[in-house]
Amino acid sequence: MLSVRLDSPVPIGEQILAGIRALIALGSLNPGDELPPVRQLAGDLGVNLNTVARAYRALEADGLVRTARGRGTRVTAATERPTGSPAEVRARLESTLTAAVADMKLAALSRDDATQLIADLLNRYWPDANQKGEPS
Amino acid sequence: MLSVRLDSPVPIGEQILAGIRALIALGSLNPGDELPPVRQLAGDLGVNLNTVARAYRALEADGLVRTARGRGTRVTAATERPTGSPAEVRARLESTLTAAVADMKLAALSRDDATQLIADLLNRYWPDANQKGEPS
DNA sequence: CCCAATAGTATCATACTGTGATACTATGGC
DNA sequence: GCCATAGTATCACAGTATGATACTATTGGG
Repeated sequence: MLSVRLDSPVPIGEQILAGIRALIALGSLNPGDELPPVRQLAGDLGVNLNTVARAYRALEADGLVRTARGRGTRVTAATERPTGSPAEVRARLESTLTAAVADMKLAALSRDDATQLIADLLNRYWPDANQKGEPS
Repeated sequence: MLSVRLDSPVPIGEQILAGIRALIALGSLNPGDELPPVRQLAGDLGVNLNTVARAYRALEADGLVRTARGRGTRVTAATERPTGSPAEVRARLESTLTAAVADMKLAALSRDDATQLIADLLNRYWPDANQKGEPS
């Protein structure tokens, strides 16, 4: 439920960070849940404990977890996570999503395929009462 | 029509690469168009010419441009761009889009806002006869 | 109350990557 | 043939990511 590719061009630490971010955002890790101790996760992934520790600190800087020496690291409640200003949030999202759209076009998807792919992902990870999709 | 942030944590070269990729994918640069000479673009952006040259080579490795010493670099026809195997394309897209969905959830968007934002982007960058949106 | 176990932190070393300075080679027009 | 143009190669350097190791804080059992 979290893996890293040591040979990837994207740094291991960032993979860990992004992976845990996604686990929290998409609901595999819930508020109050405890993250594995840095040594354990580091051992499981085959990386240095500092690499994991740094990822935890980045998550804490984002307000996604709260960490305390000797007691571990746990996921914060969604309500206590600061979000940036709406303008900068929107700007960041736009550039991320624009890149995603570019990727889809370069992958030679049809627009319908793209729409479908997105709809599937939203249904899978962001279930909504008004939608008929079932979360995995 | 292409800018870089020198102080960004994402490397300048990657910004250039991603920027040009997007310009090509989204139609601001069309097949046959010539990219600016490395020295010119480097000067405009205030970076070293090698940084631009490396981005150009990465684009060429992706098949998005063709480059020739002394003659410049131009955008290839879409038909001569290799796409990876459907499986790996889909895998790459899924991970990109999943991260984007995670970002949107963390930004505390409502699902409706997210859907709308995506629809807007698709209409803007991927006009389609069956859609009523107008490209910018 | 102390000690051991647990869990995150600090410091330092090192390899790698990104960027830049500079010199080189290929192409095309006059 | 020469010159301007345009990409390439080589080397140096700085910053970043990762790792080795030692340290500090918290908790619970005896």
